[in-house]
Amino acid sequence: MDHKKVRVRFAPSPTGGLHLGGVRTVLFNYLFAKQHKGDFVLRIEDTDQTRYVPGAEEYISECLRWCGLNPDESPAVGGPFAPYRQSERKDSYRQYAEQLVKSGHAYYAFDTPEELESMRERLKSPENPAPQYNHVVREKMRNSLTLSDAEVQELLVKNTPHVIRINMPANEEVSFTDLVRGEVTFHTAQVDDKVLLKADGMPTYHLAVVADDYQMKITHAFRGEEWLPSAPVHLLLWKYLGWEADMPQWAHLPLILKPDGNGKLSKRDGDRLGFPVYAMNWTDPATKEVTKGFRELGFLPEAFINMLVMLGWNDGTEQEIFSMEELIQKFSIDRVHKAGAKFDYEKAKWFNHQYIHHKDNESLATLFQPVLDEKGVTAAPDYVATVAGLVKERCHFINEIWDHGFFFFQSPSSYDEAAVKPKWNADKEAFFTTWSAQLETLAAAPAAELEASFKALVTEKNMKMGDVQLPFRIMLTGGKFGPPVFDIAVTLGIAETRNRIAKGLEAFK
RNA sequence: GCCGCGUUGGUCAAGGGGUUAAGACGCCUCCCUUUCACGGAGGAGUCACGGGUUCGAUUCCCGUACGUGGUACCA
Repeated sequence: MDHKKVRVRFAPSPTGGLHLGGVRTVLFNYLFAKQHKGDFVLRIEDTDQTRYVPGAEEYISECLRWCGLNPDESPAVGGPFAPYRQSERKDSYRQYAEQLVKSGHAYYAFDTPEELESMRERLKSPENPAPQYNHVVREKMRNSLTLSDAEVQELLVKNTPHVIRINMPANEEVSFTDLVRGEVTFHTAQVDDKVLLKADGMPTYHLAVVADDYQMKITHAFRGEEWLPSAPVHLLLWKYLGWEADMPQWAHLPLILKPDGNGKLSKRDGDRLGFPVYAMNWTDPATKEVTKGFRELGFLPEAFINMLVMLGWNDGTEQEIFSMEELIQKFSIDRVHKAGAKFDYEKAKWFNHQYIHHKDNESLATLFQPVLDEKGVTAAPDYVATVAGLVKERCHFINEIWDHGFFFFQSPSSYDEAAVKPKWNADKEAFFTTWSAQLETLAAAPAAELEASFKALVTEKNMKMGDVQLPFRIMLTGGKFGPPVFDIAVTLGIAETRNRIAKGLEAFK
């Protein structure tokens, strides 16, 4: 693109759990940065002191760590442009706001919240349900444009609470080229005089994002589409501050929408429809309410990432499964879809299934261990790995290894009797008695050999495989489920298999 | 209301003036398997609408509709 080193940032405000849309924004930032051998910075936008939620920042960092999207610079790891928390950069913003006032691109506004409210109340009408503080309204408000210099000076000297607002031109066109949307145009008459510096001295997002992106030498700014309407404010700020040449290229990413109804996907939808929205469990520090996350529900981070990247991007081929390395190599911002995507939990589950299916048994065993601990089950790691290998192709979640393989850890406590008893008879009972005895001599035999012996015995007894294979399975597992029955027997071991046959024989009488 | 952005099967989507309009998820059928799953083979299902431009529009243009975002001293 140009000679400057690529630098991107993710700038969340620490107000709660990290939404899947947020993670996708991080992902696109990260992929772009890594592809261009650039830097990915995490900046905390904590300028709204009233919305600050303790623990949220640490939570965000942990989410990024889990996803493998670690920032090169952040509040936690530091970096050449520290501090990375806007609250700690507070002092740097006022000068820019004042600079804008001096150049006539901003002004002091002394209107109290009550005055603003009454203005909106007064101007509200069916045609204009949300009156703006804009180029016409400002003429009737209390600000440095309507007050005399003397009055303004006096108010300032008295430390009268005030904000600094941008002075939007009455009638100009602001255009820019968005990396995903192409040319986008706005008319300044439609945008209001946004507050730049709040009465408490903190900047709003609008001032802060521009000042920090400039100071941190950000070259590409990716953010959600919800920011598009305020882009003209940012564009003008870059221009008015005299930094136009350094302005990053913008890319407004499509939104992730509710699967059913209308609107942006929110935490509430997850609760309502029964799927996670946050990357990890989030505990609201005030209410102690826990919102489930993808991680705790048994998603693999690589599956979560893969699922997210496909929501709005594809490489133009039929490939759907990508490793992080491939994504870094293949990601391209101009292949990002423009329209919002409805979140499909079924597809998300499919991705996880794919990843579990192809993951090595030892890793699965490690991931599954916490579930075992919770169940109070103790088992050797290599045994757990064998079990995982046997059942993984039917699991959508890590915890389902239990659902599909619990009988490897505990003898069945009940049997699917309806599937056995009606057709149970003395011949079958005799078969299993003989089979159990034969098993003793097959202690180290592989599954295929067990199966061969089993078949031989079936033939010898003039029976059919169908007569005894299912009963055998049910003796071992309790029901009509699980991997191939001889694999189960081998994994369980001959001694345990014989125990279960004996137990089954009792139960089926 | 106003402004911006968008619109290919139920969902994710490829494609982009002439195609039998890919593929994936989900759904259905069959095969494999005397469990379930995996795997395999099929199937149903789509270019929002109306005008242009054009020999020809799903594709380009304009409207309309619909969706979505914004319209805060929140980000």
